[in-house]
Amino acid sequence: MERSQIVKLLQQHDITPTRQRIEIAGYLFQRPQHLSAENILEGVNAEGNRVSRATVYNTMGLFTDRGLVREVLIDRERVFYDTNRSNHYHVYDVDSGELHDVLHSEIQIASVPELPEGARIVDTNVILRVSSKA
Amino acid sequence: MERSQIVKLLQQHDITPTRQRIEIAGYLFQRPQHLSAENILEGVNAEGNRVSRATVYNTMGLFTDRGLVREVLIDRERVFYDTNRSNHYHVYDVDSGELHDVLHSEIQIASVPELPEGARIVDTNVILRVSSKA
DNA sequence: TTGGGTGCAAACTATTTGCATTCGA
DNA sequence: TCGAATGCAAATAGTTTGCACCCAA
Repeated sequence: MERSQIVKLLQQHDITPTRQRIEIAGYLFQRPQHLSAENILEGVNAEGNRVSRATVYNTMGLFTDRGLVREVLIDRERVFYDTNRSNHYHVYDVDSGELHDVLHSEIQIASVPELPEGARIVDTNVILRVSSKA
Repeated sequence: MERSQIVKLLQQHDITPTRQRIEIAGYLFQRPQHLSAENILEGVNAEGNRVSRATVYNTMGLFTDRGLVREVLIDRERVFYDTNRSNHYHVYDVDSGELHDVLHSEIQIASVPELPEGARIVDTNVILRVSSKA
């Protein structure tokens, strides 16, 4: 994604496009991926940029609030950020720790429970944990 | 659940029934609930027992491995242990932080993606995040 | 008796925070 | 210019670990 597109994307989400945010978004949206804060810090700075750890956390919190990325809580030790912005679910390989996307259309949730008056579903999270071991 | 039943339950899961494990299990399985390690530590000791924090963590790790409880990763700051041993899903109220069970039968997963050769589903995790705010 | 279990305190690590500095508009 | 954003270091908090002591079998 080129710089002007990134700036536009940030602005569409009411995010002031600072140098750091543009660099982080540029790194994130190269492709759909699942990244930890540390991954992002390393990845962005490996490209020759200079972004601090605190800014990575601030920015990812902001991006999450604004719906640019989704937090995936799979591993108790760190949060992963999912840069795949389309509707999808996850398959988590418990042996390798790998996390893969599953197209929304591949899992059919046929019925959903009744929710309290006025409540609405913000997010539907499906994680299949799989293993190849006996 | 009475003590002899708890001992039996632990033994069935290849867990040596020590005093601490019996007390923790007794506290956990009073009813289906979602508890953090801290909740468990406080709850068990409030009943006049004496179990250390390290033992709570050790024990919950063991109970999880042996399938007596399930970890629910919802909140980035702590792990919740789900003592409901029947098949079910979760509804998480993002406003209040409350976590509720949904009967397995209330959500129908109609189809599941193809998995790699030899892989099997260990666990199916569904969390609906709901909100009552506009 | 003895190997597994427990408790304590210290260590660890992801994340958050306070605050002075810098930047975008 | 000026409030928002950033960076650094210190603080926080859940969880893990090392190790001496204890207990279930």
